[in-house]
Amino acid sequence: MDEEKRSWKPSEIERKWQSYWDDHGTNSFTDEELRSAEDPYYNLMMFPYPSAEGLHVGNIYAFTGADVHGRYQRLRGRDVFEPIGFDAFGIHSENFALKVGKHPMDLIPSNIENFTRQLRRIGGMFDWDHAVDTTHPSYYKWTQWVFLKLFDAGLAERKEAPVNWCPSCMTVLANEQVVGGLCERCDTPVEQRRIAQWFFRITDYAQRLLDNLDEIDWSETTTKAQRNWIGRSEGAEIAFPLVPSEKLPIHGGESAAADAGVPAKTDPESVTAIDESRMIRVFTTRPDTLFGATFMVLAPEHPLVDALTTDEQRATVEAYRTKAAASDLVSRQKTDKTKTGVPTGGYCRNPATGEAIPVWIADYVLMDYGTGAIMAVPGHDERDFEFATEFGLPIRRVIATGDEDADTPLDPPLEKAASGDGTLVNSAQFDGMPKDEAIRAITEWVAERGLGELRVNYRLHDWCISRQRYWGPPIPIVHCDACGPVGVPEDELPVELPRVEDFKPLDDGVSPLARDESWYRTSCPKCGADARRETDVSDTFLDSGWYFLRYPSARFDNRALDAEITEKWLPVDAYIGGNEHAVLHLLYARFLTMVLGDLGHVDFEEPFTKFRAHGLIIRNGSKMSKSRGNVIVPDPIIEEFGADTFRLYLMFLGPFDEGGDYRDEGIEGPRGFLSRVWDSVLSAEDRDADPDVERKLHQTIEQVTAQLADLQYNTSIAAMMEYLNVARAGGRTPARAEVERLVVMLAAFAPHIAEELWEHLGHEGSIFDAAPWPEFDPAKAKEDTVDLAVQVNGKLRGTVQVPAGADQETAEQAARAEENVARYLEEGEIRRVIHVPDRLLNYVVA
RNA sequence: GCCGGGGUGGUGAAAUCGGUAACCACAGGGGACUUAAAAUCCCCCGGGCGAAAGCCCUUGCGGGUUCGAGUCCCGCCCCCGGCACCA
Repeated sequence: MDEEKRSWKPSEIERKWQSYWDDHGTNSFTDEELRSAEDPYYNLMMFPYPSAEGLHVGNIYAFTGADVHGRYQRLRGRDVFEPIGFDAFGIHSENFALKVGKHPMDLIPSNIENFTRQLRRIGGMFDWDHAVDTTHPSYYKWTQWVFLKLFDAGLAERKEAPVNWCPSCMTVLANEQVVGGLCERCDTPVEQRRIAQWFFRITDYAQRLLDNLDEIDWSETTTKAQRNWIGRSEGAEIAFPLVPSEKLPIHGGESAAADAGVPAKTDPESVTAIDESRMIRVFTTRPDTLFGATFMVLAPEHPLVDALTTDEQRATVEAYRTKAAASDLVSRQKTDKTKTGVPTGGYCRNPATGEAIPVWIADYVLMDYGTGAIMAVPGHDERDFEFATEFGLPIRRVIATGDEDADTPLDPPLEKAASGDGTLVNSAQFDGMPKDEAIRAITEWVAERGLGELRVNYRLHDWCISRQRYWGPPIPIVHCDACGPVGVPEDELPVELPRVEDFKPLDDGVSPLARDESWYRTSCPKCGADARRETDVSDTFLDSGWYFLRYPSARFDNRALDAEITEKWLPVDAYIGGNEHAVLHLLYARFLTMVLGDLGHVDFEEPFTKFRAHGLIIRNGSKMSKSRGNVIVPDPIIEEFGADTFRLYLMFLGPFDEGGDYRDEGIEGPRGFLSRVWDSVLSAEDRDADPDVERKLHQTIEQVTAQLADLQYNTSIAAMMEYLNVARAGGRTPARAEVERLVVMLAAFAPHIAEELWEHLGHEGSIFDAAPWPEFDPAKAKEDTVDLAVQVNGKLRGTVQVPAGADQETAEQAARAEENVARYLEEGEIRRVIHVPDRLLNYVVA
């Protein structure tokens, strides 16, 4: 009897069941099991970066939410594969290693060991036999293989691109490391440098990446973020021929032009395509405003700037370009600063008006979007308007709305309406045409002369994967003077990252690997001549862009992906993770999968059938972070309360997709609940279930089953608590039949206590293998009577108990008998009665 | 500025095909058990008026639709996250 009444000791049973799972292979698959699984369900969560600090509550929240989903699917009978791994390469690890004066090769293994310990302790259903570590040669061998597949397919190319450079730290910085134009570590103004880098041509896939978003079952917030990031916009590319003169005055003007012997205006139809180098191409979403383009603006880096610049302007232009180049990307792109720019002295001809219009350069035009040049339409674009006002350039109205006409002035400040819809004015034969029609018509009109075409543009940029850093997989390329860049043959992979003691980045922008001559000297795989290895390493996002493909094949070292197993287990059934990766990781993963699909290595193009974004844990009003000092270290909490309680608490905080507010005292609720579950099961009596409790049980089964499937964890926990309150109401001791199914439902959240109680109830084996998911019986859940709300003129005047499904007559009879209702009914004549069966009865009295 | 997500008791939050606002829990108050404490159990707990029955008010603000609005529509305000001179 004493044994029956023993108390709940979380740490004891958690240790017991974690060992049981390991010893029995409960959570891991053998190769044979992977091949023979009948009902595969691939449950994925975002693998962590193994920091020195260990797992934080944010990680545990995410993993627990994903694990609850996996365990639920397992309880429903699926064969659930739930792998985990470590994303251990990258600048973060490298910087930390530099800071503490250690080598990442020494640091990472102990971090991984610590993470592994923590992950086991929270009771995740992880398949440790298929864990991956991106820094292990057995993994990055295949990361390099992925690079080579793209290289061979012509989707990896080397080209020059600007990067952020901190002259104090002597290193390249990621955009995220530049804060307000300053280096996040030393507050030094960041410069731009141009360095040759490897790019993946993700822009070739922009349209497919966009289109497929309609087909996949993802959190709306995530697909929206991807749509924005891809940034498709429709418009036209229009060419403006250069005016072959260096003598036109800086701001144009007919008389000056005439003096120089160059027509300031010609018949528009005579403006036609001449050779490429003598035209400026622009991208615009508003070709309908072409008649209003009164000047051109090029990005300072635009290749035609030299050719356009007149001798008089050369010094000014050079000074401006130098200044623009020295400024960092972030502060240059600030929207709130006053516009700057200088005229090149050159002119080009507006193909609609035939006018010669001046060409300026300004840093508000970005080289890496569109063509790096714009036609400025100050009358209908706020930025161009600001620029024209600043420099006294002409402004012309070409769109009129409402009661405006061609002569309605466009006075500063420009109203927002000017960039909206309307009909054309001051646009010759197109006057009176609505905007949308004019977009086509004007584009066609200039297209006839070879000066334009409808075009789609994307904000998405090619993916720069080069890092002039140490801690990453070497890019598997050999540079040969004769053959150019040559891929390392597959049988020579991996190109191992050598142990370099001095891996600190230097001011020359040359990668640390370039200091190890014995490493980079090699021979060309093609011609055998002396050659040099690529010394850049690849971006961490390449490591994480394909890890989910590797997991099921992780145990094979002679192939990246086992065809049979990949076909069986992929694509991933459910991916749960943070929305901070909505665009980078999740977009890259889709891109790489699409490419590998096209190349025949996988037979699908979307990696994640379903993706759900979880929310963030908030504490004291803000996101948990070290700098805010509001971080919760999980280990002491697990120590004190146990993993089950901690898991249950995290899932109970708030809606999983919204996150929640972490309060230290809040854990008492779930702790007490589990403790009552324990007591209830240990003292449960062997008798039939009470019909009222049984009814509540089936209502709970219905709710929990539906809500668990939809990741509505907080409300399904509330439902189970409510049920237990009913089962224990008035201090009654529940029957065994009343608590057994509760234990199964609870198992997804609190696996250890559920295993222990399941065993206590006399069952053999893991609850996750042995227990059937409770079956919902609608007949048993049905209520005999319902409380019907009775309103008079929409105000609640009483509730009456009626049989479930009672008709209006029955309901009214009960309602009128209610004294308070009757009183209000006497106040006037009943005009109308609204009866919503089983919900309410509303009398409209006047 | 643009794109998301929010705004409900002292607190975390429930309830959105329009139908009893505040389930579940935390904190707080009271009580039982105890020599005492812890643990556990029971009761109360949006605001106001009232002895009670009951009445009035209440879901960021202002309008509207409706028998009926936290939920739908129009116009605003505020908070959080992301993007930001993208032509």
